[in-house]
Amino acid sequence: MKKILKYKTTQRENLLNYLKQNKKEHITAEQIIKHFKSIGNPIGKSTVYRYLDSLVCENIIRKYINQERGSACFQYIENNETCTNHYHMKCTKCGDLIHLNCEEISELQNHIFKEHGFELDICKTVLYGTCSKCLKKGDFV
Amino acid sequence: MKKILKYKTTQRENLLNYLKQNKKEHITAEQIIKHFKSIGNPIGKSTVYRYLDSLVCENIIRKYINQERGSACFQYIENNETCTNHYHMKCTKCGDLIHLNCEEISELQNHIFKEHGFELDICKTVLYGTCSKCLKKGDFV
DNA sequence: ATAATTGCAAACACTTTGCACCTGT
DNA sequence: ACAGGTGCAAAGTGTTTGCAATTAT
Repeated sequence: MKKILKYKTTQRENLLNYLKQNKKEHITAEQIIKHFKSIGNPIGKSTVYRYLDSLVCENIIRKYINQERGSACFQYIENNETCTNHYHMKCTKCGDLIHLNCEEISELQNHIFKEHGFELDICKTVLYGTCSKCLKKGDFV
Repeated sequence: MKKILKYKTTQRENLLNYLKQNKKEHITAEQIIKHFKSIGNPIGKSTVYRYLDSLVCENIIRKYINQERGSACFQYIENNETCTNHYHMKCTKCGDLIHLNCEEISELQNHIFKEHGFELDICKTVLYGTCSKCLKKGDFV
C-alpha cells in the first residue's frame, strides 16, 4: 500500500531529526511544515505527508488522531521503548501529553484480555482527561 | 459557542429518533444523511451537522473521532447511563464497538487520579485493540 | 543514465458558514 | 408576523494525488 523509500534526501533527514528532537511531543504535519518554513528551509506539504506515512509503515514513528480536531499527530518511537506498559494521557484543556509508565495499566490490560477477550493496543490508545495543572487552575474552566 | 435550538422540527425529531434507535452504534453524519435520503426523507447536510453539534452540547449525544479516518461519529446517551464506569473499546480490525462495564476500570481511574493527578474523562476515551472474534480468526491478520 | 523524490496545484473527504427561503410559534 | 430553522452552494480544514522538474545513485 505504501511506497518504500530508497534514496536518502536532505528533506527526510531534517524531518526525521526534527521528530527525534521532539520525541516527547505529538507533532502535527502543519507544525512540521511551519517549522521548516520558519527556518528558511521549507519542505513541501506532499513530501511531509508522504514521508510521515512511510515512517508510520516502517514503525519508526507513531500516528495519533487528535480527539478534539480529528487531525493527525506523529511521534518518534525510541529504539529502547518497549511500548508495552507505556500509555499516553492527553489533557483536553491544555493539550499536554503525559507519559505513563504504570503497573496498574498492565494489570487492566491483562484483566481486559482474560475477562473480556479483548487485546488492548497500547500504541493506538490515548487516555483523555484533565491534567493536574489544569485541575489546580479550576474545575470550572 | 453553540446555538440553543428553540423550535421543534420534524427533521430534528427524526434524526434524534434514529440515533435513539441505534444507541448501540457509533453513527456518522454521512450514515445519517444516507439513511434519510434512502427512505425518501432527506435532511440537509448542514441541518444534520448543526443539530448533532447542539445535541453534543446538550449532552444528549456523544461525539467520537474515528481513529482510522479522523472523522466523527455520534451516539445517543441513555438517561440511566451514568457513564462513570462505562468504557468503549473499539476493534481496529472489524470496527466493532464493545461496551465495557467493569469495576477494574473505575479502579484504574481512581489510581490515575490519586497517583498521577490526572482526571480521566471516560466519555472522551476509547480503548483500541483487537476483539475476541478477530483474535480467533487469526493473529496474523 | 535513470529511477526515485520533490513540490506545486488540483482533487479529496469531512465539516462549517452565508444567505435566501421556509416553518413553528 | 417574525424569530428561528432549513438546505443549497460556497468556503474551510486537513490530507492525498498527478505530474513535470529535480536529485540521488
